[in-house]
Amino acid sequence: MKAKSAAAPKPRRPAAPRGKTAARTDRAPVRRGDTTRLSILDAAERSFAESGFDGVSLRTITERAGVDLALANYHFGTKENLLHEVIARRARIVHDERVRALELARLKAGTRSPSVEAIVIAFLGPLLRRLAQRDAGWRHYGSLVSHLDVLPKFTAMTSGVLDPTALHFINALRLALPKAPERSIYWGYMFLLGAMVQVLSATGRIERLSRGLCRSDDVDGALRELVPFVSGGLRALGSDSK
Amino acid sequence: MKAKSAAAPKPRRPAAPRGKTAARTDRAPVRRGDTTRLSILDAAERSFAESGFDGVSLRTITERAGVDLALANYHFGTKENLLHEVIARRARIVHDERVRALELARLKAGTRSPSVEAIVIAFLGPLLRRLAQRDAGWRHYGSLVSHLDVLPKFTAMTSGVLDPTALHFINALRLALPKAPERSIYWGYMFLLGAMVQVLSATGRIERLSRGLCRSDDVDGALRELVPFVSGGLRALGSDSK
DNA sequence: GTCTATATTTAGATAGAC
DNA sequence: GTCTATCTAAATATAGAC
Repeated sequence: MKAKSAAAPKPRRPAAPRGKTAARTDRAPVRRGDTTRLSILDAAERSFAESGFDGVSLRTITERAGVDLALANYHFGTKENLLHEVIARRARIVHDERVRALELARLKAGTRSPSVEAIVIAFLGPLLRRLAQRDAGWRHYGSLVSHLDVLPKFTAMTSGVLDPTALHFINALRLALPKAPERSIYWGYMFLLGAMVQVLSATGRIERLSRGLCRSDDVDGALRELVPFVSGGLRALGSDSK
Repeated sequence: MKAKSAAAPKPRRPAAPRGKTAARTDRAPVRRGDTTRLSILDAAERSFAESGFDGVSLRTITERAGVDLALANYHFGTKENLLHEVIARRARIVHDERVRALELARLKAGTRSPSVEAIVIAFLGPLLRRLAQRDAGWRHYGSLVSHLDVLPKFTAMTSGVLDPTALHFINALRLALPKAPERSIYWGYMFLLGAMVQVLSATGRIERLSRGLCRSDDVDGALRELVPFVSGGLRALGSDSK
């Protein structure tokens, strides 16, 4: 739990030494250690998602990856850095696609602002569509994000990757809800995150409560409820009803 | 991380030996070990909230409590049981008050169903009002709940304490939103939880995003946004717009 | 890049004196 | 009910042979 007070744990290998001699035309380089790196990343993603960062050991992770324990240190340096790389590889993809989707919604709307629904869909779609396809890696990533979302020591760590996305959408919401106070927009974005996180975390609670009527892994079904809920909620912030 | 494979760790002291000879008229018994118990509970609450269950050691907890390490085992048996008791003592209070508040809303509404707002306030009020008063213990409890809310291994553990509350409110929402499909009600309840959790977790993200305009610790302000957001969201589930 | 072996620290849990 | 002292297992991290 407590950080080593000794010298900073410096990975022997620089952060991004891959693809150096790979001025190759296409396809993956797939050199010796790349499959190892990937195995560790995947196993870590799954393990962190299931048990939280502090709930799994590097031993468990490397065992699941089918590689030697020492390779975790060789490829990633510290456990914290491993977590960081697990998050970053998919966060980049989601961020880019969200921003693209928002840009597309803007183009479609012409001179007006995109609707609240369009903005919400641009935000939720890129991540939730991937979960809906039952890709195991993306589902683990979703659980992991939900876990990191609520602990201060991790939100601080991941803010660099996640906050830029936020500001794009907060701006868009501002334009779509001209009557909503500035404060309401920020809180509304947080509530949007919170509602989404309930889908990402997939804890199995909803099947317990509904006795099987709803299912945590039915992301399509959840998305059909999530979009109107969040859109209606955001609109309520912008109205004068309260 | 992994459970001891040996014999189950049985606390030497039975679960609820307190207040036995305390056929006293009023006030707290405050016998020798009770202040120790309380110190440990408080320190554990705070520590679990800050770093998660697996992110703190019993040593840290007992040091913060100002008591000897061995007393954690004596009073609570295992670390898991300590967590359970930390949750249970406040969850009971919140549950009772929520159910009372809902009953009161029913009485006020007469033959009709209480409004969605009234139901939402009956749910959010009992917990968030306590946080709004800046009681440190309740704030830690809030953070902790948000942490437990997203990890399957903990939701299963706490479902016994938290699910009964849920069913009361899901029933109330069913009556308040007669046009909403059954599925929507369950998901709506989950989204309600999710939005609330964003307030409970108090990660500091909203001050980063809003550059200080909104504050994580301004629970009153958050509640003023949360109620219309959630109510509007739930109503949108019950309308035919989507 | 990978493995064996191990250093070092820290964890949860207890035995037994007081 | 509390403390000292410790057991045992498990953690992260690394050195060095291959």
